[in-house]
Amino acid sequence: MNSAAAPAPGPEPGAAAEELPGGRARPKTGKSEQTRTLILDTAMRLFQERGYDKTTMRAIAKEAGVSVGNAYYYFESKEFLIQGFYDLMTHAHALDATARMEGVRDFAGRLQISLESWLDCAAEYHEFAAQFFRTAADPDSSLSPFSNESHPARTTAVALFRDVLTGSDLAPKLDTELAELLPDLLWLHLMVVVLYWVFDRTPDTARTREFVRRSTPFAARVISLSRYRAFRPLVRDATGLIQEFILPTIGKSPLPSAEYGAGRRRS
Amino acid sequence: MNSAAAPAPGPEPGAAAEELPGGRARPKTGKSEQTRTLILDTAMRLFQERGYDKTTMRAIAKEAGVSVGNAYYYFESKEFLIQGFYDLMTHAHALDATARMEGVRDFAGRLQISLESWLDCAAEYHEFAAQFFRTAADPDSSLSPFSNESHPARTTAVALFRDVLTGSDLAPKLDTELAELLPDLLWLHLMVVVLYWVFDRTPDTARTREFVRRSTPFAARVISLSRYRAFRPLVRDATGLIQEFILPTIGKSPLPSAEYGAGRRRS
DNA sequence: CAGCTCTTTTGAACACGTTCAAAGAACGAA
DNA sequence: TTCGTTCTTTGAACGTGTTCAAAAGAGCTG
Repeated sequence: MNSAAAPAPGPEPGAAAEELPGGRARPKTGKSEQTRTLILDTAMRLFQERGYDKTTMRAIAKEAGVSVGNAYYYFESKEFLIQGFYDLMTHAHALDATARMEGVRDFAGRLQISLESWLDCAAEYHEFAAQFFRTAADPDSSLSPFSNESHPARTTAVALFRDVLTGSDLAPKLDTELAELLPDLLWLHLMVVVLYWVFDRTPDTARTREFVRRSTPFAARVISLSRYRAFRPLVRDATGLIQEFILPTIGKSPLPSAEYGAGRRRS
Repeated sequence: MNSAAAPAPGPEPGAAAEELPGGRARPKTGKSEQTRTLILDTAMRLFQERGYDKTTMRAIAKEAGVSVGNAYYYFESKEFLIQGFYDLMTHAHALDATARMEGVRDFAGRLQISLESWLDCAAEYHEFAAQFFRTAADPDSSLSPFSNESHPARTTAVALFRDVLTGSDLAPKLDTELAELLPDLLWLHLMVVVLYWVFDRTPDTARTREFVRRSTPFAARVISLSRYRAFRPLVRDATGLIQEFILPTIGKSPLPSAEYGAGRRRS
């Protein structure tokens, strides 16, 4: 949280290491990256097996066959071990959803598939994710889904929802302004579903699945109706609100403000 | 989080002590309640002065002139010290907002006043609340705003928003179903504002205030328009979604489900 | 090989939230 | 008073996430 600008021992060793979009990162030493991966994989496995809180850093280190200090050499804190998981799942989700949407052109259908895909990808981590969520809710944490720093994961997710839209029969009917907004809004829809999911204690998160089945046609309807005359002024107001207050907050267009500048806080 | 069913030393000493709706709790010993209050007040003061994380239980105990163990005798954990704060602020907000709405009959105006009142009441706790928020996001925590256990605070808040509505010129124009839903929805509106506020780093949370100024007329407009023919089917769908999926989640009408029963998890 | 620099690894030590057996206080009954 | 019971208080001790000075490698130049 604090001490973000701590004097890193090595020159930013692993955590921020480029995982080039191409796929393979340059191996540099190879050994280093190997240790980092070993620690991360071990941590993920233990998180899944025992839950986040019950997995101690000592246990991770022991299981991975390294020292505690070494884990901290590669990961700034226990929280940072989650970031890897987050990125991983976002990628898996994007791939899975894209594959499952293949051939479906109905917008509501595509949206529903992509959300259900997320639920399936995340299913095995439900217990663990609930605890992770608490961490993500910290505004000071770089894990926050709204944090502007890092998180290419959000970009990946938004790109998926752009595909949900552009691959649908609804896309050509919308005006460009709304079409520009929608991917981010659909991502917000996912965030709401995630919130619902985190609190959902029904077996197999059945209730969240029901919620998805019901809310996607509704969303599709709202978007579809927004084209009609009667709704224009309302839509105009809504888009204004979103563009000015929501998107800047989630790291879109850093907002032309001069007045709300730089509010650097904390020492 | 775990060990919720720990063998309490005393018979549920302070944390869950009846604060009878009447007002004054029965003093029993008097001394006990006094110690409890002392610890709570000290904690609140230190939280406000140094922030939640930087205030240690040892510091609270020392400052209050008791032992660490004693603090744990009255409060199950550090988190539980916050509950008192939460309840307190909710009450203060309800009183302040009600007073400030006096004489105003315009719905958007009343809504705006009540939200701005919250921002004012919470202002001095902004830093502290951000950290508190992380805790509240834990579904397993009783501090979660959605938790069904305890939290008369939510009831108080919803009652305030019911007053926002019924005291306005809009109230008589709405059908009863919608009027029944609205207090909870307006409370959700507050939750969104709180979310925005927690992440807001502008000086004096100016951006959140702007957000409130813009979003309240919009909300009023949406509600107002919902009466017209063209919007009926949409409104019907929306209310259905809300009644079935949102309200039950926030502790309203425990949901007639048999199928999603009881999902007791964790040991 | 020696010497140097940079990266990687170690594990003891620190501060924290929390627990618990034991001690003390309060108070009524005998 | 003296005992017995219950409520209250204590502080050492445990397990945790995290830090840090120091050691060990790794790769280089001479």
